[in-house]
Amino acid sequence: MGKEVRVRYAPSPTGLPHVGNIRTALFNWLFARHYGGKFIVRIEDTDRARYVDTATEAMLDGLRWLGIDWDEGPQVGGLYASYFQSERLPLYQQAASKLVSEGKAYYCYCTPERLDKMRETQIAAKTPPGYDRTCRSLSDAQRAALEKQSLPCVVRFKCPSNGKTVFNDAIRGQVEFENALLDDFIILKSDGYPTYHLANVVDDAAMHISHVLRAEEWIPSTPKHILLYEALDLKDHVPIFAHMPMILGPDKSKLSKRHGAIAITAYKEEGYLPESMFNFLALLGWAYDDKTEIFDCQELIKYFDLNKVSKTAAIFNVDKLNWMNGMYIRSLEPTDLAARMQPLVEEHIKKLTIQDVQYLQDITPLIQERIKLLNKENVVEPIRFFFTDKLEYSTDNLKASKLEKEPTQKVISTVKERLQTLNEFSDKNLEIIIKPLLEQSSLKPGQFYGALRWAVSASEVSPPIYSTMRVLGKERVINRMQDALAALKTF
RNA sequence: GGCGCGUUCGUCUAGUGGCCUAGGACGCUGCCCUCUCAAGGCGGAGAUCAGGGGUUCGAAUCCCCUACGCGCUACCA
Repeated sequence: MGKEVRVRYAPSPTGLPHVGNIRTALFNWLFARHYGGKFIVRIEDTDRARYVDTATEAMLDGLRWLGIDWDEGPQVGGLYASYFQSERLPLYQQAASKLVSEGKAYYCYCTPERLDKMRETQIAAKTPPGYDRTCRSLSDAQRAALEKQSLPCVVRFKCPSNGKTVFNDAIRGQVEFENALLDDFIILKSDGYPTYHLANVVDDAAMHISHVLRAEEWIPSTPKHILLYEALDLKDHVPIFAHMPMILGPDKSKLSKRHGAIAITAYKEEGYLPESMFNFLALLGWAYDDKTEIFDCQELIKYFDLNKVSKTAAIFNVDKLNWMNGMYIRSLEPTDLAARMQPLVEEHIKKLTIQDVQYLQDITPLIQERIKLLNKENVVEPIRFFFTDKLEYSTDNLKASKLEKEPTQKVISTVKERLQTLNEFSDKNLEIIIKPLLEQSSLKPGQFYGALRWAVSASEVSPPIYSTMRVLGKERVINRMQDALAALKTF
């Protein structure tokens, strides 16, 4: 690689950042970090009609959440500021004027209404839709007359009517387009803002972008961009293009809002770990070998390679993401996990004291391997009983033991009696005390432990019973057994 | 319609001419472990490598055609 690697992520702030966009950002970032280059964020806010005020911040939040940092861009600035296209308008306008004065572009006065109508007729006649180039061949007199009326106008690029534009895609190899098939596309809109094509080329050149890694949907506009570089005498700045596969919805169409939860922020809220999201996204369209699935960030940087990016669009497989998230949760240090759970617990149960925090740390290993997502359902509900003083005992949550009232009573009271004499509640001690009682009881283990589980948690499921009792502690366990016995009498 | 890109288990993928009677992962499923729920361990089903022609001693891998999917075809990006 000759020159410095400089890549950019150039989102348009028109909505929430979805996983496809973020995956593009991720590949760019990985590529930059792999080669020790620069990762730049540039906000392409040239569409004032679709502009969404909060989108930029949401985008940056998404990147930060995943640990993707940028060397130049919003908030950090850089040598080529501004990194908001709306603040670089003069640059694009100059470029457009230059092209017009050199006869490589022209003003077009056609109204949107006429253009729409034209397109309709073209489609009806089954001819390729495209601008009919009316204004390209205006005489000087006609042009002067139009100008005098101060009509709104756009600038269109004069596409060559012959020859081919060829480029070598780093992922797909050589791609060719017939120039004659290209439209005289708009480069400057009537509101003075550039279109993507112009702004992109002007900025990529100005910012010395070396590689353009973007989604596959941009392949058809790449020849336009190359033609623009040439027309602007920026041939030396033409970057290496690499078009990455798209991420599809389950119906195999381009990912969009109608596919539901696709915004990166939604995954954050649903309780996915940024580490697993990062890992998962990296594997969507890229693979290192034939077996490795779990990679940390450093490994990803080390191994990332454009040659291994696939050409095929990928469907976002939530099942696999869920599995991976579980893998990451299980691999967390319990104290780390507890810290990540704490906000959820405080939101749904109560504000935690210092002692509670310690208690939570003790509880965490018991449910760690059962958590799929960091959300209320997965972390709060399963441990709620640890924090509840008065449990709600009912015949409903007693069903699992499949025991009648009498034997349940007997199990709880005998165990309670023995437990009162035990001072140190360790898993081992509890087993030594309780197991013989099971053997004497002639009950099935499921029934026996089910009764105890109910007494201690008022629930049909809980972590293993000895550990649960150990963490609850003697006082709580005895009290709960008393409460359970009292409740039983009323059934 | 035109142009472009793509096509290996349901899904994500490995595979760059012989190691492929196609490997891994998710999901599904059987068994084991087990006090519930998980987690874990060991198995299984699941891809005639889109189809058809070539090239070659030999093709998932190279070439051609066809089909299908997707994308682009906006004063959106």
